[in-house]
Amino acid sequence: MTELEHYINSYFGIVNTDDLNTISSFFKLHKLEKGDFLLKTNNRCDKLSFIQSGLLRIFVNNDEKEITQWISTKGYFATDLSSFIFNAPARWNIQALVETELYTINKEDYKKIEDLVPKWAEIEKLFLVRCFTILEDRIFSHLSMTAEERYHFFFQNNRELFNQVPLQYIASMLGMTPETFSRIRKKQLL
Amino acid sequence: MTELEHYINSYFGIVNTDDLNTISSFFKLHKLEKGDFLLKTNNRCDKLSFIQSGLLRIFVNNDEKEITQWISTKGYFATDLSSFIFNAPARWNIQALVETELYTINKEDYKKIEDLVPKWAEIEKLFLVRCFTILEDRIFSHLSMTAEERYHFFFQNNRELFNQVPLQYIASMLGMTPETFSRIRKKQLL
DNA sequence: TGCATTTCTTGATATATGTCAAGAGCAAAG
DNA sequence: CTTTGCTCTTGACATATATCAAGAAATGCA
Repeated sequence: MTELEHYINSYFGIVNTDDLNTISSFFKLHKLEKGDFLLKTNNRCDKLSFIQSGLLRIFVNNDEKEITQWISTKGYFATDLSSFIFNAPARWNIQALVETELYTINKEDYKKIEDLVPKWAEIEKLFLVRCFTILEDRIFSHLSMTAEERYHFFFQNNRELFNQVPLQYIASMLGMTPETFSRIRKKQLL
Repeated sequence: MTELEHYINSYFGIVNTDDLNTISSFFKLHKLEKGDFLLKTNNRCDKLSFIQSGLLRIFVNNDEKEITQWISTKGYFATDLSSFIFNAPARWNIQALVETELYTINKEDYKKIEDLVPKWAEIEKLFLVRCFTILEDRIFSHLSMTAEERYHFFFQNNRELFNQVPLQYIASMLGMTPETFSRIRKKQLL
């Protein structure tokens, strides 16, 4: 079973084996080398990928500065949703931080799933609502927590990441400078 | 045509009149007085409402402090999505800031729409993706903008709100204290 | 109309976080 | 190995924002 099947199965345990096969048969495995881009800003994003292994960074250039919006790990989907669904210009860059294996489906095939798997709309909805909730939590963390608290909270839940990616990216996605990040980090060690 | 029909029609102009009628027939109009709660934390949220007129504040109590997560105006949906979809305990309080008219549908009826309106799944998806994108932008604003910039940006797009609700709530949803909000406001007037 | 309550503003001050600049530590590439 | 870039850390300092406390203004209510 691929990570993809495993993911769908465990999160949305409402899919029978046939449907699972149908869905996953549309996803093609391919590989990104470290540094490769899955997507660049202003292009159209016509595919949706699922991370089998590796790490992707979602970021954007904002007057001279790079803002990291998110780092996606194994088990996450990666796409520019508004571009994928609405055909809008992509808002994000997506780049591999390490060699990364992806299961990818193009938009055309994606549309076919709806017809072949009646439950797909439901799965899709649950998936979107889950994503929505995660974003709500993230906003809440910015309304209610200090940089230090955000660091702490993220560290608790994503320890592994801290020795896999440049820390400046984590700093950025938590909304602080690398220097602040470094100082908070030092404090935690004492 | 109700605000609801107008909304569905203009945003997702893919619905024919019959479907529009079917959908909106499930929504019942009712009224909240100022101060009334549509939802309280930890309850189950088994309905989804659409604001015909008025204002709702989505907030939560966070050690002694209230954090306003969002203020919903005419044309917005209001619900606790994760509670509505996953039957989880509600994460948010939703309270009317002024007398508010709502079109509300309960979960049972909501499920019926899927069967009656084949395009519903698609509408729902587009709606969720739109919401998702708005939240992405909000997160981005916290990663890339100062309090003053967030104020400015929000003011540009929501002028009307500023003389309709206590400013402290807007301050909170923008992630700053009422004092900071007040000082920024003063600066803008000069 | 006037009292009570809530909301907003302001000043003084504290704290958190950002900026800039330099150097240290590491890791990839010759 | 050495060199060359990155990345991370650190210090000094600047700035943004929070906190606390008081009073002013606005609002709702009797």
